[in-house]
Amino acid sequence: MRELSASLLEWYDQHARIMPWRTAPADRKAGVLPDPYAVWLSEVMLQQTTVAAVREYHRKFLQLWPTVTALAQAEDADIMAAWAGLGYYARARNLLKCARQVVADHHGQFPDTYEALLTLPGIGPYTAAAIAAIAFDRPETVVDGNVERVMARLYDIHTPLPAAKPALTAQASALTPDKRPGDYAQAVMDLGATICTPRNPACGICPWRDPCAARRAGTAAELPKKTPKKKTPTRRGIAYVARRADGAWLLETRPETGLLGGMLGWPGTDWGDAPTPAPPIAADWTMLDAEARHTFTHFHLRLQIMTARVAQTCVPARGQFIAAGEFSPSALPTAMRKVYDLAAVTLRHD
DNA sequence: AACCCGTGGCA
DNA sequence: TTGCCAAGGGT
Repeated sequence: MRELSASLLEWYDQHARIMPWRTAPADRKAGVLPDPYAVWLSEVMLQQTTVAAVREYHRKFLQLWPTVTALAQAEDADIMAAWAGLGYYARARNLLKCARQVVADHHGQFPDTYEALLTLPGIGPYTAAAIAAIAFDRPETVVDGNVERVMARLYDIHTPLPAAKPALTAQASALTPDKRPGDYAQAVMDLGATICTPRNPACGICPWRDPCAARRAGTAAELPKKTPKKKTPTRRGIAYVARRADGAWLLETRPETGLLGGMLGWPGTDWGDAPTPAPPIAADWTMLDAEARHTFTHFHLRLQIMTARVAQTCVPARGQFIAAGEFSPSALPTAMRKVYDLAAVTLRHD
């Protein structure tokens, strides 16, 4: 066990990827640990999200809100707008809750134990272990998709996920060293991200190629096994884009919970098999030829788009008008942004 | 436990 | 086009 973690740490010393929220192995050895706030922010953003997608958002958030105290004082709408496009918007809502709880209950300092971190909103088993290990060098075991894949291959475990999760977690835990646990956590994930990849694993240059049971058995590329998923259905809906004579747009803030919760969007119908028209304001609506297509985690969406120019005095049944100068399309989640891109062409305002 | 929750890149 | 995949959490 000790030799396995030691050999991986040696590999990591040479191959650690550079990320803004990460402290290099050499600096960590000198006792330098990263800012827990920056680590927390990165780990929440990285939940089910690629490093490439996270970089720019992390930079922007640190610039706008340099500390957890600053973030806790932000307006909800500003956080949601800054998060727009990154997806899984419950993360942004929980981000704010968590920041405010850290300020209220922990004097603005992140707790430094797995158990205490786990009590915070948006911090589950993975993220609590990651922050404890990476920001505080505690010997906690991170188990993400990378670690599951690496363990399944290292021990040639054929039980399909998610049933295999406890066994994979147990193996990962047994390998976690007391020394440099933060580097080790990042090392296993880097190994999974760069060498022990889902497709075409680079077993030939893997630091664990000799002890790897799946490589010996020739099964590496087919692991981990996963239980098959249902295929995604298609739902349809109608989105209404109204523009007032002064250029203002009719938008609404979606309910706090559920799909795109708390985000800005166009008023519209429910999304289902056959939507019933539900215009948010009386107007002469025009149907666009093009429809907006978007795929969410568990369904495809096809949105028919209705546009209208409305009089200055019109009072909407739903939503509220937002002045042209105060509306930024970048504050929209992607599905709504696609609607905007198609509708805006026909609703220019001079 | 099973389901819900975004997005973009890739083969 | 389709399905898979990415440093998961909440309910």
